[in-house]
Amino acid sequence: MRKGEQTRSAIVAAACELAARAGLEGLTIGALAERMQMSKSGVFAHFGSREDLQIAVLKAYEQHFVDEVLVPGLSAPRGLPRLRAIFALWLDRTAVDAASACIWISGASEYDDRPGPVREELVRMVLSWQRELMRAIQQSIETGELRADADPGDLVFDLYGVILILHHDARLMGRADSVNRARRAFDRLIAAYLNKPLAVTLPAAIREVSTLPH
Amino acid sequence: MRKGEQTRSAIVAAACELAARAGLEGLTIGALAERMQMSKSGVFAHFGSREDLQIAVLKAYEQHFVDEVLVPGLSAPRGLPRLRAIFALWLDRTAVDAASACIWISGASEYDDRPGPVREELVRMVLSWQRELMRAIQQSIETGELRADADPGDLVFDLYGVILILHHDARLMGRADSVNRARRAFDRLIAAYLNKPLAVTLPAAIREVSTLPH
DNA sequence: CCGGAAATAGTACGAACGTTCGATTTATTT
DNA sequence: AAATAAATCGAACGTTCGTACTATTTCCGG
Repeated sequence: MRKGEQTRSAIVAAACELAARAGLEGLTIGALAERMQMSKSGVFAHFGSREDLQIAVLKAYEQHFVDEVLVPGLSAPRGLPRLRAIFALWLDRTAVDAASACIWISGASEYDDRPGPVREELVRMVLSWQRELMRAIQQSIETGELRADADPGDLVFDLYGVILILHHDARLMGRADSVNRARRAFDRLIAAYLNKPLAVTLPAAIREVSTLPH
Repeated sequence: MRKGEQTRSAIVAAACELAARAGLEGLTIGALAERMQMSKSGVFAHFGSREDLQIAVLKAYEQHFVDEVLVPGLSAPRGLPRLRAIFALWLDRTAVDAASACIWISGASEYDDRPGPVREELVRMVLSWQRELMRAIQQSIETGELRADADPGDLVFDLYGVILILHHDARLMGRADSVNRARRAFDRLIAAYLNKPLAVTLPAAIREVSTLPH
């Protein structure tokens, strides 16, 4: 009974790589079998259906994502440092290895008009990740680093947008400089949400007003 | 010879609707024929290949996009008002009719790993659109409304990101409130790039410093 | 209204798709 | 080592895909 689980996870790993290039809808049992040097039916037997295979791939992807982004990010001190760490890790994962796509992002377009278990699983994962982001933002508000009147949902929206356009520009448009644009975009966003004491954040204003005749 | 062109454009129109739901890769000649109540070969004869059909759909989409977003936006006075108008139209088109996807966005995921004529056409269109955005931004800098040291490429990046996450959240996540988030995101972005005279934008700072003993 | 040209239909092909099923090989247990 | 269970294979099924080719219908100018 052990050999089966072992090959199954090897198949899922290979399927993840294929899906990263062709999308979850482009993932095909025949191609997967060829890559595994197995028969189609041999591969198929590990899953009840293609849908189950796609869901298995999604779950494996979520596991990797949590291990590489969320968990290491949580080791940063709660508040803004943690939010910065999480985003930096997310950004690296999205851009550094721009050779393979994020199946959450490609899946968003593939399944936004196709109801079913795969879409439900995908939505569940994105929701779960956005909740984690929201939590880190709320903690940054509680520490006083971000403005108290900031809408955490808005910031989640903004941050996710940066990742999407980074993915878009780096992969479709082939722009290598997109990572730096994304970093600057993040800094601008945080600056806009920052809870700034005036004297610290507006030195120019202070200086200018100070030079007024008095 | 007139009947042919007429049917051809009717086919392309129907193909646009199909592609908006299933993606350019999901667009199939069989389904298109059924929708047109024609034979597969009758539909096929109007295009040399499926790729030509996909490119025809892309071109029709670009035409609509230009007619509904760029052209009416250009009637607003150049500078920030025009940029605002263009983005508002873009946003409406993306969200109001959230029942159908933007094939530039879905195509980005479908073709970012698939070289060929379709991808090239798609990239050309996105580039062309981003150049139009860039121009509107540069004009807003020239009028003095946006900061002179602002990077237009960064703002194009940011704006495109807002549209992508709006498309994502409205369609995959089914969030109707995303339009308002997108509007607020745009306002925050513009505020960050705005060329603000201090006395106008920082009344609190002025007031606070003014009360200092002097 | 008729004749050539254009448009559409019909049919077929080979390939790939997901899936089923029985046979066969491999792994694990007794 | 024998017996049982698990894992994999091979072949086939019914669809659908894009495309090619040949008929047939429909259009349109003389």
